[in-house]
Amino acid sequence: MSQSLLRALDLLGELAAGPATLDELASRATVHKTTVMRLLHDLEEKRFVVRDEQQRYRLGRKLFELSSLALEQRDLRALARPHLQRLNEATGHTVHLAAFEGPEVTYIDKLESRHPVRMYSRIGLTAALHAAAVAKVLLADLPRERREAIAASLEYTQFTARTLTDSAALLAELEDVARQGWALDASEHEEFVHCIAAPIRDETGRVVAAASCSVPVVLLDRAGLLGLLPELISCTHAISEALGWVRADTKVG
Amino acid sequence: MSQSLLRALDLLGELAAGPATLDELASRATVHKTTVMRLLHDLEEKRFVVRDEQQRYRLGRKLFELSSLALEQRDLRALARPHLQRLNEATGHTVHLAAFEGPEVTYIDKLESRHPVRMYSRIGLTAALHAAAVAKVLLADLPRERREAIAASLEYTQFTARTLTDSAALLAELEDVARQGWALDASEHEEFVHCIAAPIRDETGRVVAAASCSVPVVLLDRAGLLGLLPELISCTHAISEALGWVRADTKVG
DNA sequence: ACGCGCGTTGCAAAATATGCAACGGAGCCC
DNA sequence: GGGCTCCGTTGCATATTTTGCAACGCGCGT
Repeated sequence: MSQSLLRALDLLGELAAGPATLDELASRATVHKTTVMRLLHDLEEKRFVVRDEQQRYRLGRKLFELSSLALEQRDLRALARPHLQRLNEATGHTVHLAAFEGPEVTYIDKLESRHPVRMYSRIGLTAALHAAAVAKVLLADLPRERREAIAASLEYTQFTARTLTDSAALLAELEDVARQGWALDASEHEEFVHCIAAPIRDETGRVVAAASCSVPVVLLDRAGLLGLLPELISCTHAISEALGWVRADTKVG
Repeated sequence: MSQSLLRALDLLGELAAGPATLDELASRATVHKTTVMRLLHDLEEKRFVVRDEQQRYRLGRKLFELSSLALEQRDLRALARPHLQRLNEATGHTVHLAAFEGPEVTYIDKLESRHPVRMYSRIGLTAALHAAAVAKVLLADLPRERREAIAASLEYTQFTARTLTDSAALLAELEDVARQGWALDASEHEEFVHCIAAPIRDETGRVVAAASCSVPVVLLDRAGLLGLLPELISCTHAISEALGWVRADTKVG
């Protein structure tokens, strides 16, 4: 375990909130100002941070470089992008792509709404496993024991009055998701936003990602949201087919 | 100086080329496999890397998160974006935004061409100071001594037969750029791409960024490239005015 | 001109990072 | 089914670095 590495990465996290001077960063750090200074110099040398003319540090260009390469390495993202763009254009609403990365469900693409709306999600953030529609879609496809283990280990943060608050409720909903082939976030994560998601499968039929449409409740009611399902399913089927998935009802033999 | 931090950041650089196993990364490292393993574990803990099901490490979601925040913190980028989008739509060609970050000129935005073209530039990469049009625009506005010092310190890598090869040639061209208010990359960086750039000024009149149109030479000859200048200048003036710049010929007094 | 604040430096001491040999598990081949 | 190989991992002793401190230098403001 490298303590100075972890400290440096935490400094990057601090700079995520905005540019800061050495003194400001040191005042929030658990180590001496001299230590902070040396870590920043190393991060600067490798272009992870840059110092501006007012001696403020900010996140540096190496992050953009690595980030865009990292996104490009996610073949699924590139393959899905044109389909998601079509969905975004057809519906006018925010479209997300998310997948498991390690133990977490991470947003790996996002197309903004034509309407002036803002919501929590951002590429690189995780989706709340007990609230986000994309996460429910991914969980629903896991083997029962794994699903149950994950459900048992979650912390059921209550984002809104509608957030699921325990394991049993989540598992019951995942049964519904598995049966109906789509999931809802009924304002469970953000009070005024609801969301519908559907699975993206690979050639084995396994769910490898989920795509969703998210809409402020003032723009579309529940019936309107469900009305997006045909276009969403069409989109996720197209992506799945591009990955080699064959629908059961079109199999020959 | 933190050696382990630098080693870890180098590992991130290695993963920029694509996912790799511990053994693969260790074989390219200068430290023991055990050390590489520990660094990767720390990077994984902070979500800078993620391990997939085949035990391959890849760049992790924290990079996307930090990158998008870093880009958002560049107010100039957000302010310029709508203007650059209009230029991109009007011309159909690749549009770049670049600015000094520390001692380097870095691309901070890019809008892709409507044509199926690909070029070197990417957000987060640096522009070659002696070849890229955006870099010439930024250099041309520096005080003479600083310009000369930078010109003297450059390594005049010869990318193409047309690349400027010494300090005197660069300084002479920067005089032209300062006088005419725009710069060309006449296939000096990439053989089959040329580019025209113009300055973006702040309220003091100082050049704080440059915007450019880049075009493959097969799509547009030199006259055609120069024909983009009115739209480009209109765009950079609009951005400059948004930053508080006032054109000399519209001053009241 | 002086005082203050911030970034930086050199050095001793505190603390960690490193490499090594061996282990465990998984996968493959016979 | 057993053995072998390969890869990721572990514990520990040693090598090496990291850290904090006091003081310094510079720039800015009064």
